[in-house]
Amino acid sequence: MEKENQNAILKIQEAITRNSELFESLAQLYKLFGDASRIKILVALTQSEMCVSEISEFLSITQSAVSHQLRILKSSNLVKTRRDGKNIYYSLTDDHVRTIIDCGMEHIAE
Amino acid sequence: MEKENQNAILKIQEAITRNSELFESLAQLYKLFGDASRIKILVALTQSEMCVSEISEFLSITQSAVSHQLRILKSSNLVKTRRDGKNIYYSLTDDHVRTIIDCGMEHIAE
DNA sequence: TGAATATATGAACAATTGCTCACATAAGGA
DNA sequence: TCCTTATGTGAGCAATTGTTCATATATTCA
Repeated sequence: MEKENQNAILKIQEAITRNSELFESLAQLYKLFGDASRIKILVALTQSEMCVSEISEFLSITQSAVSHQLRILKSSNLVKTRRDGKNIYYSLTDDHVRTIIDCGMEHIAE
Repeated sequence: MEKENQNAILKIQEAITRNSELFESLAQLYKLFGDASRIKILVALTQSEMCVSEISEFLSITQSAVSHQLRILKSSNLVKTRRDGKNIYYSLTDDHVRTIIDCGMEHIAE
């Protein structure tokens, strides 16, 4: 009984070690949601596409900072862009972001 | 039409500003999942309770580092402890962690 | 073409983070 | 009681991060 339990633990450890890279990318994904500015940007984009100036209006950070964050989100494929004249509109690439945010929200709600 | 859209954006911005603290805690929550060591710990605990030495066995970090991470997870109420003799067993406080991890996994799976 | 507006980018910096090392605390067994 | 094993903790440090500032690029309009 005790030995069976030990075996179970060993299997779990092995599975995690074997899939180490998977969990690294999972952590990398969550890191993107782990910043207040970025999460606010993402939440905004769940509601509507927005251009950089619109985003920097309500976050209390500079346009430059917003651009930097958007670049991170874009290179991670969470958002995509569309140019309209001088403006560049950002939107979510798919619905996963919405799902992940909702998921976290449920935890916060307790 | 253009003006209606502007109003919609304004409402979104206001809603986010108004709930700023909520999104700060949401970011704080995701930050916990944004580290490879912590995520591996959490994934392990979705399978079985484990004591510190068992965890530090398969992560390639010291027991001390594991203790530090577990303290963070515990103070954030993601895990709870149970003492059995010299060992302290860690387990998930509830099923939210599992749900959140699954949610991210689905995104990774593409 | 030149000015104005929107966005991107690189350098620099303070703050945060995750780790190790050394040591403290706690429990069990000789 | 003393030794051993398991875990917790604080200091220190290198790496990463999020921001600002200055400047570059791109588009529109006069």
